[in-house]
Amino acid sequence: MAKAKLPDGKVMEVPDGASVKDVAAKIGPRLADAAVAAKVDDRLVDLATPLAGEHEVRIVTPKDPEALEILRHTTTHVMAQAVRRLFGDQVQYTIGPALTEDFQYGFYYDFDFPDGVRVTEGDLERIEAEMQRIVDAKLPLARKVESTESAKRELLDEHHQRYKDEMIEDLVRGEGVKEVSLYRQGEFLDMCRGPHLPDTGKIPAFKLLATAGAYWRGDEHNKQLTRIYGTAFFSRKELEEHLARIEEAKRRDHRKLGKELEIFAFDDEVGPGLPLWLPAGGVIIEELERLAKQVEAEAGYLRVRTPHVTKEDLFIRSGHLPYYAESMYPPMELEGVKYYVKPMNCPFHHKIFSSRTRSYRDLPIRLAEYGACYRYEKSGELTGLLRVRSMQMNDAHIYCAEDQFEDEFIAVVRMYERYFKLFGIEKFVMRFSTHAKAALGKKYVDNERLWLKTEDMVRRTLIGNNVPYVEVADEAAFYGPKIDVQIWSAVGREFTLATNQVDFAVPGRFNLVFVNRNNEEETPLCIHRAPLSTHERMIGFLIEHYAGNFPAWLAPEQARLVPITDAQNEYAEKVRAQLAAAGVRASVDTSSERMNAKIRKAQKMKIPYMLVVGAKEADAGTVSVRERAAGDVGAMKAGEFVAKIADEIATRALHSTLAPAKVS
RNA sequence: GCCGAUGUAGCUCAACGGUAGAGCACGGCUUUCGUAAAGCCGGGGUUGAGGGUUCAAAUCCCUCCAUCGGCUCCA
Repeated sequence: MAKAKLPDGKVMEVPDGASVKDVAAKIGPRLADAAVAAKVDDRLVDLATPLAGEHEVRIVTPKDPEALEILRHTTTHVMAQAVRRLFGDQVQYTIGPALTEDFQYGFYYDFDFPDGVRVTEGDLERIEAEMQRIVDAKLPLARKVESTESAKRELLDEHHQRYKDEMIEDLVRGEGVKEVSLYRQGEFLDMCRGPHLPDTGKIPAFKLLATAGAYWRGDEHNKQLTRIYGTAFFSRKELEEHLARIEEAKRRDHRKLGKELEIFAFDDEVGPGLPLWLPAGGVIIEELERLAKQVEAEAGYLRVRTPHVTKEDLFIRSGHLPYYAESMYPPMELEGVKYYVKPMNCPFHHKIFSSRTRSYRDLPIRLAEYGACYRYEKSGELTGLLRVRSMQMNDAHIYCAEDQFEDEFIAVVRMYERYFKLFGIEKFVMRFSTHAKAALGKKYVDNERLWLKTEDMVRRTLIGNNVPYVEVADEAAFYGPKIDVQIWSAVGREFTLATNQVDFAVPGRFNLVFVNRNNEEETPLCIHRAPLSTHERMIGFLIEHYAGNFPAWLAPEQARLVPITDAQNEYAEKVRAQLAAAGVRASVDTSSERMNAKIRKAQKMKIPYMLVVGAKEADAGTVSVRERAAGDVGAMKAGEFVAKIADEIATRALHSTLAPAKVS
């Protein structure tokens, strides 16, 4: 007899060789029906897995967090089977993982189609239809374990799968694997770790979403495959909610809203990735800069300004040219000297540091600049404001001694948190990027001892201060480890905005020194930080995050006066002047439209407050306040409104203080 | 840069081998009106650019440019 120890502590006896599905059935038929897979001693397995001896057994149902990945993984197999049925057995399938973190996609499979066969979005519908037939057929998925040799033979003989051959070879070479598992459903066979759903009929709701090119193994030197993206859920309702979320994100797309709200524009004759900031965008930029300057002044930063172009020599010294040249605009030559447009501000700030001798008493020195930089991003990488070629960074460099590092670093993290609170960003994670040994001297400066030391310092600081973080290898900057801050917008889409880098290499290249207590020269550390990212990416994010409904302090126009007839134009103008005197951005709509049309126009521009003034208001010296989300909130003395909105702006309130909070 | 899709008036779209059209926006006139669109008239397009096929091209083909979805890369 085998023993299954259940999560409630009970021990169930089943005959040797009975499957975990039998255990589920013995607990109850409803559970057996809902079961997706099982966890045996903390290992995820198929329901058909036989039991022997004593094990902890937990049945995985759609409610469990592991279930979704299994569902989606099985759906990729169904998709590959459908694709093979429709496009012939010469179709090569490569890898097809489930995605559970992505905003949009739930899985993909990369295919290599025979020459001349082209699969596009137009084909998705018939692939879905074939998938549905496979689901309806309720084909059982059967697992078998085979030696790598016979698995290779089977996949090649029956299915002509050359990529699988390469993958198995790699497993043998890399991990010394001797056996692999294969899954079969109907005529379809694939190599896969599993586990999978017991049969294809257990896929309640799925949809294919997009096709795309993707390099084999993610390497741009390899062949480009055709990727098909889709998603799957345990209920039709969840799928529909997911699709609605995607639609909502589209409605909030910063490119669409940025055009409608006249925040920025691109022009073919100016060039790709080079945004023009329209007056409304100019206002948002001004407000962000005002915020940053205020916060940085409080935190002891000093503002500096540096040129946009510089001689080649500076970037040779900084090390940008060997490591970063392909992201830089090519040089221009003047009087025999090469000049580059700057992709980063740091070398200039280093020069400011070294413009005089520095004592340990001067440290830390924090140099800040909203520096305009230019990077030559590859054409296919440009997207609206989120990826541009000209950008203005909320940049600063903190020069400090090693024993000041932790305090300085944490002060920067606290600054992030302060901003996140202000913008209503609720979820964030620090993504800590470290070097990879193999790429020392290529992607990274070649000094392993300093890499390890610095990384350790950062890690200890993050842990010691309870900062949530994840660690990723091989994504550091060339001069030191990097912390990117991932945040999530109100619709749940992930953005990487702010960045923070610890530079142990370049200060040395610039011979930056300070005189320490013992009258010795010492090289400072440099922390690069950009909590508000670039104007471009930050504003792109904020547009989506707020769906264009900026809080009053950021709104390009904060109040719109709506006279009911021409007779009130003069009174409206008086109120506008009062608002302007209090620093409020407001205008009067003197067009010959009716009030309804004026309101509609102001609503569409997402102006926080509309002030309707008719004969009644003009006589009483009041304004009828309409808040963009709450609607009519009643009349008040003009002076009272001015005071209230001025306060809302001064405190940078996230929500209207004049109307009940509403869900956007 | 690579794979795929798309490109018609300022914006959103129609015309799908036979003289380029609508709504909004814009200009003029009329209307003076109580919380999301008053009415009439008018101006506006070498159909992304260049080449080709055809009696005839927005429409079919080629090259380039730009945009979108991804890959690679990244603030």
